[in-house]
Amino acid sequence: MLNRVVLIGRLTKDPELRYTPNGVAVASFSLAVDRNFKNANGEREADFIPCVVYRQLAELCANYLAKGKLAAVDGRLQVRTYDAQDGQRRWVYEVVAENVRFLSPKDGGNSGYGASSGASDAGTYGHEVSLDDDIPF
Amino acid sequence: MLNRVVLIGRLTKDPELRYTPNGVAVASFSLAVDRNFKNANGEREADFIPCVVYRQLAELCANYLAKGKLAAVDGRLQVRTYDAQDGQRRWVYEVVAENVRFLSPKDGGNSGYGASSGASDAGTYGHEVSLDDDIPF
Amino acid sequence: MLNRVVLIGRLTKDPELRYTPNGVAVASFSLAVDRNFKNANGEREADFIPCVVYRQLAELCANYLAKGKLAAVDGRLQVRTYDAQDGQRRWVYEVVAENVRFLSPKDGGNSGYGASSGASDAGTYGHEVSLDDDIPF
Amino acid sequence: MLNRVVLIGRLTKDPELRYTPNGVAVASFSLAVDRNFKNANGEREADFIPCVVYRQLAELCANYLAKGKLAAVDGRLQVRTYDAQDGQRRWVYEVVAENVRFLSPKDGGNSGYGASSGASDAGTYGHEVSLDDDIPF
DNA sequence: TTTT
DNA sequence: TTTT
Repeated sequence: MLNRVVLIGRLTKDPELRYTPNGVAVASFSLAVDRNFKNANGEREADFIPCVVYRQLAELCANYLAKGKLAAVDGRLQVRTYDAQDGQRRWVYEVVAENVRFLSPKDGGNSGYGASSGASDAGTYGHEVSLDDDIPF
Repeated sequence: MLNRVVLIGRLTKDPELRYTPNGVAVASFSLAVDRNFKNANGEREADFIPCVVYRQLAELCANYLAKGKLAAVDGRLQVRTYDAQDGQRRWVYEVVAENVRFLSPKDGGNSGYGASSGASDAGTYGHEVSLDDDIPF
Repeated sequence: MLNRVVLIGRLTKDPELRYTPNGVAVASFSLAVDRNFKNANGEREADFIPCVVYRQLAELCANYLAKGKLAAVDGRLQVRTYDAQDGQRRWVYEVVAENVRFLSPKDGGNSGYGASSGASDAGTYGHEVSLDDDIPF
Repeated sequence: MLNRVVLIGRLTKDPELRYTPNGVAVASFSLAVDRNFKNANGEREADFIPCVVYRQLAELCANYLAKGKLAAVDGRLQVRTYDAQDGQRRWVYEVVAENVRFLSPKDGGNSGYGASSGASDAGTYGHEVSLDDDIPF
């Protein structure tokens, strides 16, 4: 009926890009989403949530996202079923992203040398990367 | 960082109510959430999503919800980990509900005999059942 | 960047259906969304939130929704600006619905005579009314 | 019944911090949320959405947020009414934030001199700033 | 191991 | 200018 998920977290690894037999791009990645509360030991844990993206947005994610980058995902929670090698039925839960926002600076500073940031590059993170929707009416 | 889920669906079974060793009420149920699109065979499938509720809201759910009832859940997606009997690590995904709305008429008509509904009982569904929040400021 | 709104409430009036000069259907209605908390007088107030829907979904809303019906809206919050007759600039806030779920029984029982409900008509509310999305990949 | 809003955008000005007569902190700011689509002129417009935050989170916002900073807000859409000086009734729409995430680097680079960023300061943006929730059960 |  |  209604199924809406919004997450903000960091990629635990670089995204993986594959293609279906029909040539549809599929990117998958896992987001570490810090919890709002601490556990009994006073530590803040995270939920690790698998995400999947299709088509052009998949290719954008493969280009713009990488391990450690911050991203927002807006989508739906989907459950797939499969029969494991031990004969048991298992379930795969994943968020099918309809929109993804790239919240880390583009250069990421991972290069280590001279990546600088400042007011002037305000536009290099938080930039628009989802596909344009159709004109709304 | 941010983790928000909103679902509307039907209970696949009556909710189960348990208590933690400290006496905290815990209700769990699975929601069948119809997908917005049809599969290759033209059928509309559903995602079956486990939900869990704590404390007083758990007891309200145990009282008001039942198999087949329509409910809305507002919460967060949480992942728990455990080591299965076969030595494998498994993950449990569930939506921790912070608010639940009961969207089916109270009497449900499931009794089968004479439960009638009409304008007069419009107030018996869609009623407020979540706990009052604190005064907002 | 990201703009997501989910509401459940009741229509304060029948929806209004208009058409743009290009023939695009536009339905508008206001949702009374009860608050989760009570005011200083112990009363539960509601927020009255204008919603607008376009195209085929507009026509479905005009057919299925009516004053007092319960509905869920999933969309985005949009702000329009206009210059009032007094020379002041004003703002219009409205939720542009991308999906709408009809949560009241179809017959509504408002006819008063003979509208009965029971297990057999469980399917007459909570039914799917949004447009099918494209096949997801 | 259910009222949930999630936004990501940039502050149009520094937040304003006030206190109610009872000493409750109230921060308000406006978020520019870029739309996903372009207008008829090929330009991407934004929705300017007023937000309000209470209590300790208000003080955190006043400390961490500033004009141009990127933030995520999770809350509800609220409507207040007032009678204007011209005798007309007006409505104020605002998002009451329950959680706010600060998505810009702490130093922001606004100082202009030498604020550098890189992998090493990955933790200086996207950090947790909302209040800890209660222990979840 | 599922709802309608 | 409002729903139940």
